[in-house]
Amino acid sequence: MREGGHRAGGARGAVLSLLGHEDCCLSAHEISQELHQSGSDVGIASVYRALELLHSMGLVQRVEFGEGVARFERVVPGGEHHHHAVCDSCGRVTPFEDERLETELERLAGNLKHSMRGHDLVIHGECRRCARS
Amino acid sequence: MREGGHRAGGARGAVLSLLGHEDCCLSAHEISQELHQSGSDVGIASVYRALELLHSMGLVQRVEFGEGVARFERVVPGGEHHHHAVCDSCGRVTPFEDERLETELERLAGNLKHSMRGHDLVIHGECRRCARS
DNA sequence: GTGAATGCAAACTCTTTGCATGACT
DNA sequence: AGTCATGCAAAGAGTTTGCATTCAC
Repeated sequence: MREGGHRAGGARGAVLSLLGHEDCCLSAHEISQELHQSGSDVGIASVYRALELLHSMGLVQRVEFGEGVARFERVVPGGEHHHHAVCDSCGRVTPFEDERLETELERLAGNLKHSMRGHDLVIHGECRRCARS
Repeated sequence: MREGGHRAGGARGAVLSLLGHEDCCLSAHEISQELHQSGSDVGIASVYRALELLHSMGLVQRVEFGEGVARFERVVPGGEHHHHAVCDSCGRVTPFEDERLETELERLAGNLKHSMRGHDLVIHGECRRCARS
């Protein structure tokens, strides 16, 4: 999983390790915060730099949901995908998977005047918790 | 189409009119620029304020593609949808429609623990122009 | 020992807000 | 005339960059 011609300094390794254990997307700020809680005092700049590197290596994808913050999550090499439902009331992001949707997306990729290196479906609405109130 | 308890000042009207004629998403900066070219000198703050209002009225949706800028496009009441393919090389955004995808999304909405007020599929890859080079 | 990675702080960009002016009803 | 929208400039938030120091190899 590791190096493609790069060194594995503390910050880089910490970010990679954290994202590897995390299933859904995190913002840079959340990543920095979690690392501090784990005892790794990683500067926010290094978080961004590590994310940029991992992104350019195709190990991390960047997603945004219209809140003005970028979120990052690991890309699973096997091709397993999930998508994101965003609650417009509380901001909570819920990941979900759907087999048939993936099949449909593969078909779509063939018809498109565009190569498809990645994709993300963003659903806006209200989560169950907020819908009840 | 217009007022729901709001006045129609110059800036507000200009933004609404522009987005009404535009098929795909524009950034706030692009909107401001186009308005200046049409002779409407609208401040960027008013563009944002108009967009926020239109968004809260459900006439405009906000999308982001991971470039750090928000883009806005009109919501067509009838339910016609399109999605977005983003070229990671040149940044160009290409809209596309797909009937079967929409059907699949409707099915998906029923299975989800989330209400679905809107959705957007973002495809990342390379556009034809960039793929050739 | 050397060159790359890190952390801090400053710079930058996009977006939002405060306030006085101007416009719509 | 009164109220709300507008524009400018300043403030805020998130992200990126410059530079000296530290660390991995």
